[in-house]
Amino acid sequence: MGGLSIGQVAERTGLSVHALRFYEREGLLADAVRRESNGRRVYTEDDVDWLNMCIKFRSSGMPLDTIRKYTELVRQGAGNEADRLALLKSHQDYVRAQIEELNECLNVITWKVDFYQEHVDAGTADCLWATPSTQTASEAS
Amino acid sequence: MGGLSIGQVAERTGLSVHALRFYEREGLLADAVRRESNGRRVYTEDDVDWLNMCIKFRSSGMPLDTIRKYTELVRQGAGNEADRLALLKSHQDYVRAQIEELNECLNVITWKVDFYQEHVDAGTADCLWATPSTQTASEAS
DNA sequence: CTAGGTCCTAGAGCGCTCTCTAGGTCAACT
DNA sequence: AGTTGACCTAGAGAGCGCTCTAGGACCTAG
Repeated sequence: MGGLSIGQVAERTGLSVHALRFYEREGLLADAVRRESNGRRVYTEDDVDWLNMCIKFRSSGMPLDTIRKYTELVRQGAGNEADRLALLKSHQDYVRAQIEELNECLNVITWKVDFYQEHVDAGTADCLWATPSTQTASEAS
Repeated sequence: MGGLSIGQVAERTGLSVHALRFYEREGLLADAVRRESNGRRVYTEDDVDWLNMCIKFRSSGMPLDTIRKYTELVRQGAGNEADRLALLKSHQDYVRAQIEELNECLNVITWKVDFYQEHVDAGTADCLWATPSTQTASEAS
């Protein structure tokens, strides 16, 4: 393993090469990416690991800004572990809240799905309700 | 209960008056909002219920476009229940997938939180690791 | 009569996260 | 020599979901 090209990293992480360059510009990479003599980026496996963590952060709704802050803390080196912990904990809370909220939404949606499922199963699939007003009333509830 | 003003609806739903007008323009309301003689909107409790559902849809990641499609189906009246069901089911799947993804993220984050917690608890909070390289290695994993 | 508050429309602007373009370098194949 | 394909930079553009502004109407209390 003698370093990866941007294309290879894109393939492994699922990020586009554009996104990889963008993330770098935005300061989301813990280590400066090395370059070949011709200016091309050379990534290490550590870079890929770091990116995969960024992806987890992102897909759990952490803004790039916060990822950047975390990255800066790590770049500063030892001594700020409490700060990193605080940042991570706060995000942990946020993710938990998101999950809770999604579960509530899921309940509502499931209730509606079941409602429609029953009626679609029962009838032969159309004209189940007589009047538009009945319709709206059951919809809105 | 003789109808609600946009301000009252904003208060109850948590949406801004701007957002309420925006949603209406975007065709997210099942019934056309009535107007007073002077042109001001008059909402019913049903409108509020509908909006609350839209909010559930939105906060579980349904795009406005899809909410609009659903709204159109409901506006068309009885006969397309299977379509509505399909739309709702597909969103249900999406929400479940989101929850699953968030749980995965939460695991990773919790792992990191625990890692830092231990070390912050153990040391007196700084200089826990000797070298920046050790640092980065444990970070990247 | 005036000031304050709520409402109206139409449309511009914003924050975020990419995504894509233009214009170019470089190395390898045919 | 020419073509292909991966890469480079800087910066414009796009999609989404609001949010806000401008300019104005109307109502009520002081």
